[in-house]
Amino acid sequence: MAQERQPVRVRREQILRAALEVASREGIGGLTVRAVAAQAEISHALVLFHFGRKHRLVRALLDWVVGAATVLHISDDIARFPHARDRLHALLQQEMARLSHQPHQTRLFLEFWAMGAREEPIRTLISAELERYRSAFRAIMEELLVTEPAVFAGATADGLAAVAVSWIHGCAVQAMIDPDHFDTDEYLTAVRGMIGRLH
Amino acid sequence: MAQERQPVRVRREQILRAALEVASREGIGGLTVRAVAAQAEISHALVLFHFGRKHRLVRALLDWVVGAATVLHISDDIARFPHARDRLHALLQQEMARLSHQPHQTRLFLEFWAMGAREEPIRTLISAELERYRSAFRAIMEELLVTEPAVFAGATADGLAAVAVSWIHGCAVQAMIDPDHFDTDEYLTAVRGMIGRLH
DNA sequence: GTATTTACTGACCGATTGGTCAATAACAAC
DNA sequence: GTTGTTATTGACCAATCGGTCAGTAAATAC
Repeated sequence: MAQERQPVRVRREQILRAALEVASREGIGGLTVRAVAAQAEISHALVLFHFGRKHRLVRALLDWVVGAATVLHISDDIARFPHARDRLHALLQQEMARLSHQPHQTRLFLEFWAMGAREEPIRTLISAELERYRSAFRAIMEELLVTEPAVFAGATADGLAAVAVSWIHGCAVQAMIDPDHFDTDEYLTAVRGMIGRLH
Repeated sequence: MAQERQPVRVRREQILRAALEVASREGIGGLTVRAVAAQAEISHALVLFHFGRKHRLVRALLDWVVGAATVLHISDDIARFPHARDRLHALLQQEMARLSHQPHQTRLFLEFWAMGAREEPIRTLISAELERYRSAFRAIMEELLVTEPAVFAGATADGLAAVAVSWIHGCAVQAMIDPDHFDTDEYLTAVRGMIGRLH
């Protein structure tokens, strides 16, 4: 082997990239220190030198994935729509398309989600990410409730934002598990029908 | 030890119960042949005697959980509602309440779901269960589309059924991950607002 | 009664795991 | 050039894993 010496930041990032690749391929259950080391073509002792314990590597990977890849980004194109309903439509379409085309990412996030049910620190992180995701929709929903109060009788912006998350997440996981039977367009149309007709 | 000799069916069921307990407590990742054996207070060789390989034990557990516990049951009380919309309301409320109060079951199913993304036979089973779940809603949605065609413009029964699954699943997993911030009632109200007001 | 099948165990195996550590080579400081 | 500091490795460890197997006692067949 005899790998070249690298500065800490470079090496850490290389290891994280390798970890992401392994986790995407084998699942978090198959994420072993040695597998990551092999993927990065370094000794497994070096992985532990940089991350101390496996637990911290997993945690660092989650931070990395959540912070860099899972972000919900509201583009200028979407933000420019004057009507909240149109923004909602566009955002839903964008997110469904994005997640449907990133099944690996979706799988990984789902696994972290399930893991979060049992491990406190991970749960906190997933929970925060979910809240961030919800808040992006909450703003739109608040506006919708003001401009068209008659449409969603009795609903709150919080409740509607949580439902929006369910729409997107539900679409992604159903498309992930049986891509043949699941029709994304049909799904999106149904959601649109619920929000109300476009004018 | 010296456990009493038991007929095959009794022993198999006892092992499955133990496996369910272990999986609920430690997750599928923590489901080891030895842990199941310890839970059932038998030797770990006996577990392998009855199930051959660990893989088959996990599969048998999934079959058992899906077949016995995860069922969506439409009670007579719900079936008696004359209007499809009322049946939908009641069914959504029932399922959300049920899953919210069975976080362990929900966790386990979520883990199997994530596992299904990588293992073909498990994916097939989860996919089938999902389809069964959807079909229960599809019937109601078809009726809804006939009786009130103006409400969900352009939507199909398939699409609407998939959305209904998202509602319930999304509620369960969001409630599971942060039970403090998540308000089930608010969520249900938002969903109801989307379906349309009760009369 | 004897023979055979069957449920069950303890001991064992090889593989893999996360983690430690002494040795070492590359680098920076002086 | 010498003296640390630091990134890197291979060898090693104890623990745990899934799985096998010979042996055993209980139930069944004859």
